[in-house]
Amino acid sequence: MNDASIGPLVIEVPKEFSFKQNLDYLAMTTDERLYEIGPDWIVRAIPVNGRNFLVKITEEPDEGLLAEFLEEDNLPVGDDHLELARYIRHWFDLDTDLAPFYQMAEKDPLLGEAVKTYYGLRNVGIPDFFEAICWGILGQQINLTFAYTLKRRFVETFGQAVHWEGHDYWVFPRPEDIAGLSVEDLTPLQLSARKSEYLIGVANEIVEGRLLEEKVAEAGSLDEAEKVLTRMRGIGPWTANYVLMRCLRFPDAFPIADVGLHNAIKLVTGSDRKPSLEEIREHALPWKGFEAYATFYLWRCL
DNA sequence: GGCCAGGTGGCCA
DNA sequence: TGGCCACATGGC
Repeated sequence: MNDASIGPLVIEVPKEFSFKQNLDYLAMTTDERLYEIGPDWIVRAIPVNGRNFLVKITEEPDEGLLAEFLEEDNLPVGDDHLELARYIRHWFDLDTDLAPFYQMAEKDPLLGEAVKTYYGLRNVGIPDFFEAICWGILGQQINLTFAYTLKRRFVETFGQAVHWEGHDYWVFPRPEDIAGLSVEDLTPLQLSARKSEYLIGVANEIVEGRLLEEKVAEAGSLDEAEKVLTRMRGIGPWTANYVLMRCLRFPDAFPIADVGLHNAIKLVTGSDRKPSLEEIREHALPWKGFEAYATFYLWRCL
C-alpha cells in the first residue's frame, strides 16, 4: 500500500452487484448534498483518518469499482487507502452475500418483482454512525421531502465542505460539532425543540464515550443491540432498527413500524389499506434473517 | 384546510 | 405490557 499513493483504488465487487442500480437509488436523494451523481459516476468527500478525500467512483468492467482522488494536493497515503476502501465497501454493502437472499426472495410473493427489477441493488448504507442516528431522528414523523430539507440545512450549517471546481462536497457534521450546541442554535433550521434535544443529546453521549459504535456492533444479538440504542433519548425501536439496518448491517434489523414499509406492502399486495402489524409479521415469516434487505427492496418500490 | 408524515417519550391503568 | 396523547411543521 505504500507506493500506490497515486493512482486509483480498485475495489472488487460481488457477482450480485449493479453499479447502475445503486446509482439510480442514490440519484433519488441528491438534495442532501453529500454526493454528486452523473450517469456513470458518483463523487463524494469521504472522511478518513481526520481528513476529507474527494473521491470519484466509476465502474471498470471485469475489475470492479474504481476510486480516483480528485484533488492532486490531497491524496491518501499509507493506511488511508485501506480505510477508504473499507468505507466504500461499507457504503455499497459489498461484503454481504446476496445469493441466499435472492434465492428466498424470488419465490416470495411480496419480494419477487422487486428483486427482479432492482437486481444488483445493495442496501446502500450510511457508513457514519452519528449520521445514521441523526438521519433516523430527523426523519421521525415528518414527510421525507422535508426530512431531506432538514438534513441539507444541518449539513450545510455544521458540516465541512470540500471545494473543488466551483462545487461544494459536504461531509456530515461530527458529534463534536454538535455536542456543544444549544436548542436555539438548531431552531433556525426549523428543527423542533424536541428533535434538537435528541440530536444534541446523542452527540454528547458519543463524545463522552457513553454510546460506542463498537458496543452496539458487538452486541450478541439484534435484541441486545436494540437495547443499547434505545437507552438513548430520542432513539426508539424504529430508529434503532433503522440504524442497525443502514449502518451496522444487522441482516435481521427490521423497522416494522415504518410507514414507508407499510405503504410498500400495501402497494405490492394491491391492497386498499395498510397492513396491520400482525399481517406484516405474517408476510415477514419467510424473510427471517433477511429482514433488512427485504425492507430495503420494498422501500425501493415506492 | 385537513390529513398525513420512513416516531418517541411520558403518563396512566 | 398496552393504550392514549402531545409534540411540531411542511407537503400535498
